[in-house]
Amino acid sequence: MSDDAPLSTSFGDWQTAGFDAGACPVRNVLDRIGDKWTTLTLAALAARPRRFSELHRIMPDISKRMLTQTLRDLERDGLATRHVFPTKPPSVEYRLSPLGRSVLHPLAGLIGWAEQNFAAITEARRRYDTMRTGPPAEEEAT
Amino acid sequence: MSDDAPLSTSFGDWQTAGFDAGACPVRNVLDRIGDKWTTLTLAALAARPRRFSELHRIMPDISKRMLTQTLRDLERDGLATRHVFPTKPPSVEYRLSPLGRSVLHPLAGLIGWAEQNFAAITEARRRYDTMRTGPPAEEEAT
DNA sequence: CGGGATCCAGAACGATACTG
DNA sequence: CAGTATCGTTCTGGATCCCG
Repeated sequence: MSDDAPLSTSFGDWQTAGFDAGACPVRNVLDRIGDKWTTLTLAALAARPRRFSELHRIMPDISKRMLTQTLRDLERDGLATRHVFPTKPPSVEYRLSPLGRSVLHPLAGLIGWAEQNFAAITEARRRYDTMRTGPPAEEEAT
Repeated sequence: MSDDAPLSTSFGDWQTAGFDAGACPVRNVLDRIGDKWTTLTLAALAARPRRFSELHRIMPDISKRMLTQTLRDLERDGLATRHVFPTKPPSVEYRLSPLGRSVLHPLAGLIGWAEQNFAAITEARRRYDTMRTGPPAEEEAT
């Protein structure tokens, strides 16, 4: 079983071909996924549609500004839809679009990896930091 | 399409349970994946080990400062290893660790999704912007 | 309640200069 | 070649006020 070179999709081409950050699908998506609240918001919307204040209750440490912005970005990218109910105090509901729902799966892969390997990362991080602080003249050779 | 709830790993718990950003594996990993150069660097290291200047040649628009920092972070998290060859002009080689290689697979899932759905995202984005700014004149599009 | 507008602190990043 | 140190800029995100 050879190593399947998972990045041998066309993503591998950016290094050989030209590479425009603006036109790069990966960067475009990763910039969104990577920002502070998108993934959490996606997760919050995964179970069921949520109202604005409901989302805010779920993620207490997000500001209204950022929640709005995150939702707008999701909407703009077609990952979520916004539904306004003209009740007396207006209520707005957000729900994932099929496209938004489809991203949950690959995202779950990464999340699963994160959870499975977080201990290893933490340990590596601790060791690295210890090495920097602890033994002075530590050298490696191969 | 048993696409039920892919985020129903323990990640779903953060919303019900307490949630400490520092201790959250997902946020920890996503913060790294999401930053500007980590994913590209991982991809560049995927095929084979690379030297510092080789990486810089592959990613011309990264500054030495950021390349160094990105590599240090990868090393710190145990995703990559650094090997110094005491040649006359010192040469340093970076290669993925098994842990680093293991992240390529879930990452490829996300990358694949990005590539498959980028057209839809771009279209949704264009439609949203058109609706919002309404009028004709749209300046340049990268 | 939902969300736009403004201001501001801090983090991220790039450019440059210097070192071994 | 492979970095480190410093500076300045840009970008992000939180706080606050306001409005429908």
